[in-house]
Amino acid sequence: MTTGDGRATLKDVARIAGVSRSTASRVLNDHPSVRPEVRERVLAAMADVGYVRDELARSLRSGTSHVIALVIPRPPATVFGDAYFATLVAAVVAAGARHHRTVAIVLEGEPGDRGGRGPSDGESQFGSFAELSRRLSAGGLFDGVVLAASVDLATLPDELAAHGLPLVVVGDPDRSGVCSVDVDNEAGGRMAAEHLLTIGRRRIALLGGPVANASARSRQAGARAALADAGSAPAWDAVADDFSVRAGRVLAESLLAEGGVLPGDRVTGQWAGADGIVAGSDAIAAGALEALVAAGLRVPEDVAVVGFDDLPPARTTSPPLTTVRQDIEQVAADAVTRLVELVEDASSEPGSRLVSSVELVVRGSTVGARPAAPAA
Amino acid sequence: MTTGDGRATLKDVARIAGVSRSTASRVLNDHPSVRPEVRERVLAAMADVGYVRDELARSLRSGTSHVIALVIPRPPATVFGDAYFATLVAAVVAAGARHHRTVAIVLEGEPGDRGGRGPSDGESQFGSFAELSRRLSAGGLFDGVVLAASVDLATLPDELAAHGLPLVVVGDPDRSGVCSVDVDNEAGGRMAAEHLLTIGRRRIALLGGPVANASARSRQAGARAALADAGSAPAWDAVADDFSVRAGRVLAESLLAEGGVLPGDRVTGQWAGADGIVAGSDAIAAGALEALVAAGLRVPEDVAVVGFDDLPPARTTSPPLTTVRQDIEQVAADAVTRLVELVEDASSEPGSRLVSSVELVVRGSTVGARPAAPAA
DNA sequence: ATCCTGCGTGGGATCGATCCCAAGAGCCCG
DNA sequence: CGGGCTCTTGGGATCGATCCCACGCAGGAT
Repeated sequence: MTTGDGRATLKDVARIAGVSRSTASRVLNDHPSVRPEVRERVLAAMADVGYVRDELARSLRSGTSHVIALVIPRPPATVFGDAYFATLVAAVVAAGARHHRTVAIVLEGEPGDRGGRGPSDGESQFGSFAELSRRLSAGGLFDGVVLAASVDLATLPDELAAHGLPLVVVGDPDRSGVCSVDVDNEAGGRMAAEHLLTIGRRRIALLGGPVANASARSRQAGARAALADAGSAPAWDAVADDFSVRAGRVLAESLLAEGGVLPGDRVTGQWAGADGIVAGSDAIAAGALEALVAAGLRVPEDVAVVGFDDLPPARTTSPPLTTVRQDIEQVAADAVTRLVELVEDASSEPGSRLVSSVELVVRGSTVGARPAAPAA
Repeated sequence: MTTGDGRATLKDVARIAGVSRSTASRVLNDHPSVRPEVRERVLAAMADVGYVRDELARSLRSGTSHVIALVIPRPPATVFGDAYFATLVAAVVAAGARHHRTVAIVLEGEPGDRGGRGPSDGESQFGSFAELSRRLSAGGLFDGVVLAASVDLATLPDELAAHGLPLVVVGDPDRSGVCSVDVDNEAGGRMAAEHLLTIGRRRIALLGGPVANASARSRQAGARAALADAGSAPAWDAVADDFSVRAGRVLAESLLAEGGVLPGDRVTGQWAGADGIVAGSDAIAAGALEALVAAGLRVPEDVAVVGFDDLPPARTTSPPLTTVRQDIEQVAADAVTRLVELVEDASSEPGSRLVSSVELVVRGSTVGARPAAPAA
């Protein structure tokens, strides 16, 4: 148990057990052709010196590091503001652990990221996708990459693919030749709109997520399609700058400002702008809620609001949000499982798309009388 | 720029540039003793083949991987519920990037991930920690560890230290022999209590964070000390099960239930229980706010509330929270900087403690008339 | 002129494990 | 009784970079 000085190597184990390094290695890797008696001896020696394999050496020789990178191309300071990414990170790390993979996080967004701290360190060009993909693929450290689509991924997936690095994209399914995993955003958008139709809303506004985000586009397309199927069309159709609460509030304020010119008359005291809102995310919905309340409108009586994600913020709004629930942990698990398949089985088809389903969660922002005062 | 088939190695570069691998390596590592002319030739060859150093091979030989582990010993599912940890993760990753370090996340709370949802007993967690520390230290993959103290770290720091792995603990400064980085929680607790005293509150309740958390204990100790210095004592003194909103609400409900027996009479319509609350975190404060509002009390008129952290949730409560701001990004930067020092300079003293200061941020939960209706 | 110093460079050894090949033991079967 | 086979085992080569040592050459001092 007392290690001499450095860590024990396989050579030490072999010497103590009286076998060769090859045999010790075979025991370590559960190779079948080792006599049980010898195996026991080697295992005892390993336990004796507290041997743990040097992962670096194994990786170098075998070409697989068991480390995967979770890449979120955003400025670090904006990642934790978003419950979606926080959840995704935790879920990918957990899924990686289940597959005995270490997950390294790479947050790299705009070129300006590293500026402003200390002296400039040479000519390295962070921030460029080309440089990033080179670093990710060439270092040899990463077996593969889970890439979270935040905004526009531009050529990043293609560059990574060109480097031959196994890749699974989360949230941007419209790319050919790369594996992707996502929820069925379009179906979710449909559900949201159909729910509003079902509860009798007819003047439905779409407050979509940023147009640079593929998921946001799909959600909005689904909502439009549902309205079209019902022979209707959005009463208002716009997109936010990002998925934030603030962006949602700003967008809803625009809606309210322009809502006065929609059929109906604000000055009569009878609100007759939009009576339903499909938001591109829970955060956008929360922002819309703020704007509606500030304008003196009642939710859901005057306007019913549907969000998307069902992340914790959805439950803390007042009223709590009806929303389209996506199972981020499932998505993360799928992504890691798929990536491990790609890494371990080179013949695995590299263009697959996994889509998991979403479900509508109905809460107070669309149905139910709102109590005038909190219950005792 | 066209790579033959595999990646180009340093040997290839050397051959193309007409030098030895040693010289090519020297150029790669900015060793001064290379003639400028030769250096140029090698750099040209590198650019030509698109050479990127194999980090695994470098790590194996040089003994340093430039990968650090951020260990948060919690079940993954609970990490993203906590804005503190989400922020910490992003900040550590960003700080690591500035030091050219890759950050791997290790979330491990309960032994084995086997889905046992219930709270695990100390003994199994103990065993899990031993295994965890072995994996962290022995693999050779990690140069060092940043360990975030969530609850009881038990022997984990000591085990890691025993393995000789450089370690910086965030948020548990009371350990000898290990480096730690934290904010001055005690001073923060003092500030919170003193602020309440300053605005005239005299019946102050302490709703502390979980007793297993060192930071929570320090905050509460600071608040008690401030009251003692003023010749006073807490009107109520309790701790929550965790840092969550729910725990804060539950605890505040207990306070309200017991508050009736404090000097003062609830039935007269005049609230005379606690008139100030020092909460162990913003989340606890937010929960308390919910309970107070539900009980029909006004904040800050009846009860003033101070939180701790100044994370985003603090600004979205109603009224917004007065709170003790801690600079998590600074803490993360300090932790990574210190860890890099430990890794690079073995003579660096291993027991240092860095404490950064906190500041009181005054918002509506302690001062200011609360507008009856939102301003235009 | 010779020795010493210092710079620039090349080659071998090394980090620790895995992969490949071959050799010895034991067995079956002709 | 020997050939061919499988089962185990050992040693060498290898992954790709870095570290250590030694060598050739120039310049200054004695």
